[in-house]
Amino acid sequence: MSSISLTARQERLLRIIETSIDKKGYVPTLQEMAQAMSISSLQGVKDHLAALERKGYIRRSPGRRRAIEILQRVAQPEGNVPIIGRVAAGRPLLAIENQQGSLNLSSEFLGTGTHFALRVQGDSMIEAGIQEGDYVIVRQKEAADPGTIVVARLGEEVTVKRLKKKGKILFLEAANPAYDPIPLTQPAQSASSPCIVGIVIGLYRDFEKKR
Amino acid sequence: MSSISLTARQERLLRIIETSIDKKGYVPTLQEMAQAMSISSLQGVKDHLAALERKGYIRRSPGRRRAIEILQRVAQPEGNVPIIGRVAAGRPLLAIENQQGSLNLSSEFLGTGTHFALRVQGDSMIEAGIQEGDYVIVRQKEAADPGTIVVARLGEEVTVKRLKKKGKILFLEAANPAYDPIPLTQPAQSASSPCIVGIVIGLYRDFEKKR
DNA sequence: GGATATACTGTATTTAATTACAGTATCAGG
DNA sequence: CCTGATACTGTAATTAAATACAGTATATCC
Repeated sequence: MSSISLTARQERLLRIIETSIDKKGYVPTLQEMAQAMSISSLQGVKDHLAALERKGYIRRSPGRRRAIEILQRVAQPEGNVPIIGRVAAGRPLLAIENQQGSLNLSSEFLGTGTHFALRVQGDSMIEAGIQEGDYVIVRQKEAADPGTIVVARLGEEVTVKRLKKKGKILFLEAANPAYDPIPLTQPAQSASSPCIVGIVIGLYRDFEKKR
Repeated sequence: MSSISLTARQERLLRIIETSIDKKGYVPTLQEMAQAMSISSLQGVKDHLAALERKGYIRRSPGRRRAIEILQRVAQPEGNVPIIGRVAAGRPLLAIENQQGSLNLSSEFLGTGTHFALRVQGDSMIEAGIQEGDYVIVRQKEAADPGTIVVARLGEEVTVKRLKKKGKILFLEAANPAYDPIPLTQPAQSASSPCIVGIVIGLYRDFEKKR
């Protein structure tokens, strides 16, 4: 999944083209790209396009107007939710090395914010109707109301739990009573102490590929 | 959700434009459209485009090349699954009047075939992890293997049931034992007798908008 | 320190693609 | 039976937008 890296300017141009296609449905002209990049000469844009084509991100048809085909995106299109696997120690949650694929959902279901999906391991949330193998759709958030289903990071593990409040202390509780609740110290004492990374806003279950 | 109807030729042209945008990422030229429509003159295409713009399906920027913005689609884009509401008597399942909206999923999850989504009413499938308010993703099919979760049409009702076989007779069984199993006569005796319309391949639950 | 890639400015040229104009044929509605 | 909408043919004119050419400046690599 790795690819030839782009310079800052090249990446910016690719994002401009992607945005135009997503929002308007058609490719911008060199003039429009130059304006968006604050370049006064078209040759500057042409150079960047040549680099993007050489690096395999786009395909052009010489001479033809607005004939740019995007082969590889830099920005995720709207509604595209990355699936997070095991989280590498010390790395940010949404780092590329943690991603296992992506899931596409209507943005009407997602709302605003950064989202990701997580495959549920174990039956700790079975009482809440969340089964092993389900994908939970998570909105990134550091805080949540008691009672909501949250995703918490416990070292290298990322787990689905229900947030409970007993007195003044917050607990991460499994829906399955066989598991013990985990106390939450807020704000987090250290980088390795448990913390909330998001709230569960949706769930997807695949009845076919489940195993 | 209704809109001004298109003639056969106008609809065909709109589909051609939609396909080009989906597959290549850019709008076709009048020449390409003329070729795809088997029209030798560009004026024919221009007339159709003028009709599409007048009817509110597209927006053009006069003079500018390939500057066609699609405002309303005729073909559903890949991965777009219609949500079926109450089924009108005597009408086909996927008739527009039965649709309540749509849900977007990666085609990798859908596979081949015609799909639709259905909002689950009642708690008859609670034992199978399907709750009230969940959307089940269904692949259209008239037959299924015993044991699979299917969607069946019982008159004007469309319900989620598990298919069971006792001897030579197929039954539609609710996961909740409080409901009685429904015997299935195959092939169907009449238009109103119970029949399988599809198999459940996925499930989506919205934790936020649920009520 | 010469070679090579990035990142531009500025002007001139060319052409892909749209527009414009002048018709023809068919069909439905009033 | 006339009017308006649809559905085209065919050619000429126009222009939006890509190319082409000639430079400049900076940074990195061997």
